[in-house]
Amino acid sequence: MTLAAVKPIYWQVNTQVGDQVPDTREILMDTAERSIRLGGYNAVSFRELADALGIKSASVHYYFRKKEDLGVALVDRYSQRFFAVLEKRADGARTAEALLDAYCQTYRTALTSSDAICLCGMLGAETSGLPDAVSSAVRTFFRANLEWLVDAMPKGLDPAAKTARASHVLAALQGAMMLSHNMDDISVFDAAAEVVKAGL
Amino acid sequence: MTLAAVKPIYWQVNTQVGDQVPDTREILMDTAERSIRLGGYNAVSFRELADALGIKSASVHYYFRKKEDLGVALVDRYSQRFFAVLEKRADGARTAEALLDAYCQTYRTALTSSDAICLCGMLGAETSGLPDAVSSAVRTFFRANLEWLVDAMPKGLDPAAKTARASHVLAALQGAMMLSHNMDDISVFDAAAEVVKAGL
DNA sequence: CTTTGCCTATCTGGTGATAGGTAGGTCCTA
DNA sequence: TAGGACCTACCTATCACCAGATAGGCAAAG
Repeated sequence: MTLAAVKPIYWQVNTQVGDQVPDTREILMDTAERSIRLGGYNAVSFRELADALGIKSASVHYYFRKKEDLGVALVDRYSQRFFAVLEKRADGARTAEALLDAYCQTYRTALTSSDAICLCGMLGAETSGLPDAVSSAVRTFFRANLEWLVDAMPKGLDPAAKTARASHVLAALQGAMMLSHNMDDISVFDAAAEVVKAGL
Repeated sequence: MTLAAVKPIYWQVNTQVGDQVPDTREILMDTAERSIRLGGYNAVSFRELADALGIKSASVHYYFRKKEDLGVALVDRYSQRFFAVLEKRADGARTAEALLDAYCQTYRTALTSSDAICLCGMLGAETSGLPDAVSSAVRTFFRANLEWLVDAMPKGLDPAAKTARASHVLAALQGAMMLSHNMDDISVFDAAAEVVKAGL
């Protein structure tokens, strides 16, 4: 019946740290994230996802009832992981310079470790063509980025300057990922990041 | 026969200024450009394009034999227009500040006049999922941007600094378009652009 | 005895692409 | 000035897939 369909499956996000289960759901998400980060939202299909795992597309629908649900789950997981890595890297950083450096490094790692741009950078570009739930999850990620950056700004600055600089940093790094990915040249990212950091 | 297929149709790009013919091909390109800039490469289909013009999808294939051809034509036209506008706007600008301002303004207009991000920003993000011809056309556009920016840098800077700053400016503006489009807030773009300009 | 994690089978509709046709126009030659 | 050759700008019809999604089943585990 529809009762089974209504009840959300797997709705508890695995926040537990000691979690070792690389279950089907997780592998599906890994595969989907990679595809989206390389080719965009429409580059993932339930069919291909299923093929990659050796299961059937209907089984993917078991884990994510609609594609939209997959998209939102992906952004949420990405955001969680991003800030977890960022906090670890920024841990102990006391100066604004050190915090900004940690931030840039986090983005750089995201770019180099998977040879693909930021999940939210990709989805952000595609905003108008996405289900609302997905694009607003992306917006939430960006807002969190801006808040983090504002807090990381030098104490002396007035709020307006902090906000402006935060927008600039995020924009520059997102753009740098895209650029350096398209041009297949990491030095483009590094150059942009250096200028960003030099700007205090 | 295949003879007719081999002969390229409409291969002369209309570079003439006094050209008033808003022919089918041009309208097709306008429609396709808008769709791509909003939803990405996969957001345009020959079917929808045809419907928008009241013709059949097969007729779209008459103008663009493959989708890839349409993509390349779009990027070429976009690049031509972008630099035409940029040159006009930068005409008479003598200082590096004025040139950079003209550059930022050109991007801002691209964003606001169509309420969509840069065609090449979108396609650049999707690079890995595009036909090679399309992504390399995009790369050419970016390279031309960087060259223009390097030339626009203050005379005093050494070449390496010019290159780095050029990458930064392009990255920041591209990222700012994406960000401000996703967050539906033009002030994000303006803030980023201000910081870019303030950085000399 | 229910839940979990998959399966088969199927539906509806969209995709790029091709083959082949046609009405109307231009242009060259006799 | 008439005929034929060729071009333009579409058309119809069809192909071979691929998309997301759903219904219903079934074996194993709790």
